[in-house]
Amino acid sequence: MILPVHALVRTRLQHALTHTFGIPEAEQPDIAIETPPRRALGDLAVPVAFELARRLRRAPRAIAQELAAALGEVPGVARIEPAANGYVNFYLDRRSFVLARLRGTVPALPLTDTGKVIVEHTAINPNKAAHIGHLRNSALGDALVRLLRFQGRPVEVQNYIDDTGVQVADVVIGFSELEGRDFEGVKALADDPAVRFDYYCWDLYAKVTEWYEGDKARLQVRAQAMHAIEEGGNPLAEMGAFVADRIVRCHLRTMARMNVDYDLLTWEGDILRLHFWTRAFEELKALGAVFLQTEGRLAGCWVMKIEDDTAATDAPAETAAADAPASPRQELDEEPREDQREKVIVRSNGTVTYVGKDIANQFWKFGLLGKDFFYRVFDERGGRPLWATTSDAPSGGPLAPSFGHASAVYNVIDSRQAYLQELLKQSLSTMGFPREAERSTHFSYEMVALSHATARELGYADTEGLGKPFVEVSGRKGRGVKADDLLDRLIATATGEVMQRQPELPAAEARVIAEAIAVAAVRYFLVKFSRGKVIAFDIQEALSFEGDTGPYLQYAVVRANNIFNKLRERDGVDADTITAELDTLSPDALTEGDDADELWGLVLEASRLDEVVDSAIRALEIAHLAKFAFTLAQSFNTFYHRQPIMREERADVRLWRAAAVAYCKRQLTQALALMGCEVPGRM
RNA sequence: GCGUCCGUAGCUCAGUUGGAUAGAGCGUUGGCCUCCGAAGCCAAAGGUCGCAGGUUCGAAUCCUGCCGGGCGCACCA
Repeated sequence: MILPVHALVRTRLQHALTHTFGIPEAEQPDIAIETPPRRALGDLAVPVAFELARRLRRAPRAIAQELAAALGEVPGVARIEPAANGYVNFYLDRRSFVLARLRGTVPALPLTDTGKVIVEHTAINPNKAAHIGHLRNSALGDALVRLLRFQGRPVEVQNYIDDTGVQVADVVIGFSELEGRDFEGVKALADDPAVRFDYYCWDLYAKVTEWYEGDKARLQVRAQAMHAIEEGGNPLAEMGAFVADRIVRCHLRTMARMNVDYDLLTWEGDILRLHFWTRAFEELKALGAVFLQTEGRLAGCWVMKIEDDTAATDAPAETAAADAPASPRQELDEEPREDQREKVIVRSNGTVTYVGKDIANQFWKFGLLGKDFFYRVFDERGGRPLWATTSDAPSGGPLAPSFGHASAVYNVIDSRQAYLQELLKQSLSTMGFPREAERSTHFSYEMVALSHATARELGYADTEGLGKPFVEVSGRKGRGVKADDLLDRLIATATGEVMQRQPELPAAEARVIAEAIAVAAVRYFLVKFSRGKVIAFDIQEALSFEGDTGPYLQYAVVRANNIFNKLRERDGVDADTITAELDTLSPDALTEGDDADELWGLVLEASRLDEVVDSAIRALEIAHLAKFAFTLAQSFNTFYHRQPIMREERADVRLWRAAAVAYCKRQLTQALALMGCEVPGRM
């Protein structure tokens, strides 16, 4: 945990800037605290002298020197040195730093915001099996949840279930029109243990798509089905509800394999039945944000005007080159834009689009709707209830906790829906809630596609996209890698690897270990790329357990744990007894020589977990955490090879090394846990 | 066309809200298992950071314009 040290150093610097340099705090630049590129340059580096150079009209070097002198003694800092180029470098007191971290006596920084955060992720249409694209959403969303909780923030995880959309309707049509099944027929199929219901629907959904293409008039059937489902109280609606329920249960099982969990399932049908939309609609109408279009192609629809606030009306004149000629663009573009865009909220047939329902839902999340759901227990895992919304008042049963009323909301959805998410924010601010609009965050990420090699392997290569850099996943066309198939393959591969290394292990145990390895492999793979990058999913690459992979990280921790197993066996000591002994030892092994520098470097690096979590949340980049964990595992492996513990005869050196490893493995285990990965006992 | 994201080593990607000598994985080549587990470690080769201007003490990073590509711009979600 390094942030408390940052906070102290920053405070002292601000103090010095105020009192020695006479700069009031409000006018001070932000003080960045960096990690120097080489250990010899110190443990923390501050480039603030560069910022001040122009303002003070002095060389950065001179400022750095005066600043370093003005700081005086700082608790926990051994020395402060102004570098020749203008950096101020801090060297920490290694011994006290290590001891405090091992003993957990570092006081946590106070939370600046304690309000509840709602994170909505997964939100898979409940009409088919989950695929690799959905997995990216869940891996990112679940990691965000874990990071926020790590910081001590209360988090509510919601999974939105779109049970009244076209996709469920399509599968219902597949069952009723293409297969001639009634409710009982579908139920019999779903209850058949030989049938994987979500896989069955995957194929059926693709067939329905083809069926529509065969005759566009069949789209009429879809419109009718959607209407029936939204209305309720008819056989199609019953079938739809059944399909959604069963598929959601499949998704929950798949996600449970991935260590992904939720607090609440929000069912779209409840938003309709409880008239959430009606309430939101009334307000939007009253404010004129939504109006009935009477002419043009959207006649008969209730529409919302789309604010084009991204238009380049405010020219960045200040930043443009001073000698650049004045742009005549302003004058030329004076014509009124006739392409003013409008988004349909209520269709001419009276049904509500996704946007409308989502607006109501977003208002509810912030506690702004003045209505609430009823709640029911949908399922149990480990004795804890998983709650779902419902439209009927419950009769008895456990009392539901308070849902909603968030102070901040993160919606984890891929970047293709950026435009819809922008509408959500827009409607919040039009309705007079700019603060909530501000705290409505679209956690956007790019889609997962298939590499050409993988598409070919799955038999999709000849379909399309040969000229493109990747092959797009399409649930509608039944093209993609199913999440459970991927996990099964990873487990099979991992089982082979485990049995090869641990031949005496019972198959059941090998299987449990293989599952942990498989989960780490997928989850790490899905978060290690920054979110703005399209992942061209390659199955061979994902199946690898070497190099920059989840299993590599697990392996590092397993090795570290092995050292402690052996120390316990041979010397009868564990991390706690070692920690207790450190007081009496000379700190030379920590301070003198290259080995000491390396050992210290490992501890310092491991301590940066809180800093990395902070950065990951601010940038919404789980990849920062992944990179940190990988680099730390690399450093550990290097240390492991260069500085043995069991074979080390000098007791003080041995114990300091063991202490460093204890801290490193604790931090690495934590980092893995934040990505939803567990570490097996051996592998 | 408008909006948005991406372009860094053969391939896949990092690059800490402008900072110290551009890094890693895979692949290639060559080493290391009587030595805490080789899912590992060490070393070598590999770069006009898409192009051109600009801002700055300093630019892969910020600005402008191009080039190439992805995605979005439905009475789907």
